[in-house]
Amino acid sequence: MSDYISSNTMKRLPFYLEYLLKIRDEGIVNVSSKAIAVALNLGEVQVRKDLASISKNGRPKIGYEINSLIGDLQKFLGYKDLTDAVIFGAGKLGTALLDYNGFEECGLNVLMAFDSNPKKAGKSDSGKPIYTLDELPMIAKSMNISIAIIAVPAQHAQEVCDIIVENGIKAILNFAPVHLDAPKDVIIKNENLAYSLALLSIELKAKK
Amino acid sequence: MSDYISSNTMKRLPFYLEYLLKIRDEGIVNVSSKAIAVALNLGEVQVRKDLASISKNGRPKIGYEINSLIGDLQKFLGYKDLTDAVIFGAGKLGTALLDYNGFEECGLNVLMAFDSNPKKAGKSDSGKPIYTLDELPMIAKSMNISIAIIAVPAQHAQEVCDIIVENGIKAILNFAPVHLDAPKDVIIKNENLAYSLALLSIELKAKK
DNA sequence: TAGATTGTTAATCGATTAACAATC
DNA sequence: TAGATTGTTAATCGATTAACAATC
Repeated sequence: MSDYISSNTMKRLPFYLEYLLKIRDEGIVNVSSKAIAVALNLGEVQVRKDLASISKNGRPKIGYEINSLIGDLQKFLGYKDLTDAVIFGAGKLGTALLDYNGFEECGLNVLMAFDSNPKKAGKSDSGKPIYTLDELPMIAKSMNISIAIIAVPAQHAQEVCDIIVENGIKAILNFAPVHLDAPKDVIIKNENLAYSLALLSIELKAKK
Repeated sequence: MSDYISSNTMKRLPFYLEYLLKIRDEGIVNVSSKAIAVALNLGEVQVRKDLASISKNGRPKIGYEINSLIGDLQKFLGYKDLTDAVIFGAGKLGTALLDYNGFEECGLNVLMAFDSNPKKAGKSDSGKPIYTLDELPMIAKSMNISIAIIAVPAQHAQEVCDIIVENGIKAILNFAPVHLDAPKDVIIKNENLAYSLALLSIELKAKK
């Protein structure tokens, strides 16, 4: 159980968790690194190293006790104490994200959306509130928003980013296909739908 | 100009392109690796290495001629000959993707969506067709679909994946939060919205 | 020419994989 | 005990960074 965990390892952890939850449903109690490796198409040493970094319940000959391992993963991934996030932009993508129900099981609480257009204000299909952008400062002050999700058109993204930063939010997931400038202490992750797809397209071409 | 390009480099190329397009609009004709590095928060040697892998128009003292560099990037990224993609699942996320207009400038042509529910069949807001899943075999035969995008609920994703594979599509972008099994010659990219966000949340916690 | 900037070779860094001792 | 499986140390691999010669 070492102290530093690489971001590559962190990216794999949710997949281990998902797989373990699946096989637990099938009544399996213990699992070996080899079985996990085969199922997820990884190296078995890699699996052991990854798991060793967050858990110490692997036992020679027996493998890992699934329940404990799931507990360790959930604990490390913080899937219990919810983190609050809000969405900027209540267009199609924004509302799709607002009503997407896969976030909560990952410890994320998507609370509300903001849109500059007052006509969008109100409630989403699932009943979550949509506010106008003007209302952000007030709301940001009264609650602890950890993460902002940008789902506005590219041409407004930087502007919205500036507003987010001004309101003290330190982590941004950006769906707009532009590079955002922000102070260094703000973490920005770009989640460009088109680029992921383009990358897949390039790989496909390279394979031929 | 070497032959092998790492996937890390490939992920950065679209950002160079985007930045170059932006500054070309501002009337800039030449740009140095240093300027690009500062703007995109990368190392300048890394920028030079990345660019050298797809272009040979950098010149000492002068830098890169923006127009040629943009051309080289677009050519390499294949942003000219469009790749055809289709979406599975015409729910919120599926229709948001169907009507998302950022794909085309990345060389991607999102043509249509499929949904198992016949009530969803018809046209999207932007006028793209939505078919029932039954119609896939016929359509897949008559045209060359390169990429499938899975935007169905998690519990149906594997089932849809199997259908996609059966119909000869070799690249899948998966938005469902489950691991998919497919033959080795099928490229699968997982684009789990919740995980990206969860990862950001973990980083944020780690920083404190 | 001198200074700036490229492209490339070598050094460093980090992540993955292989080998193997520990142990159930 | 013998076999299986873990965790860890060492070796390999690949990507980033530093150093520097080439050159405009």
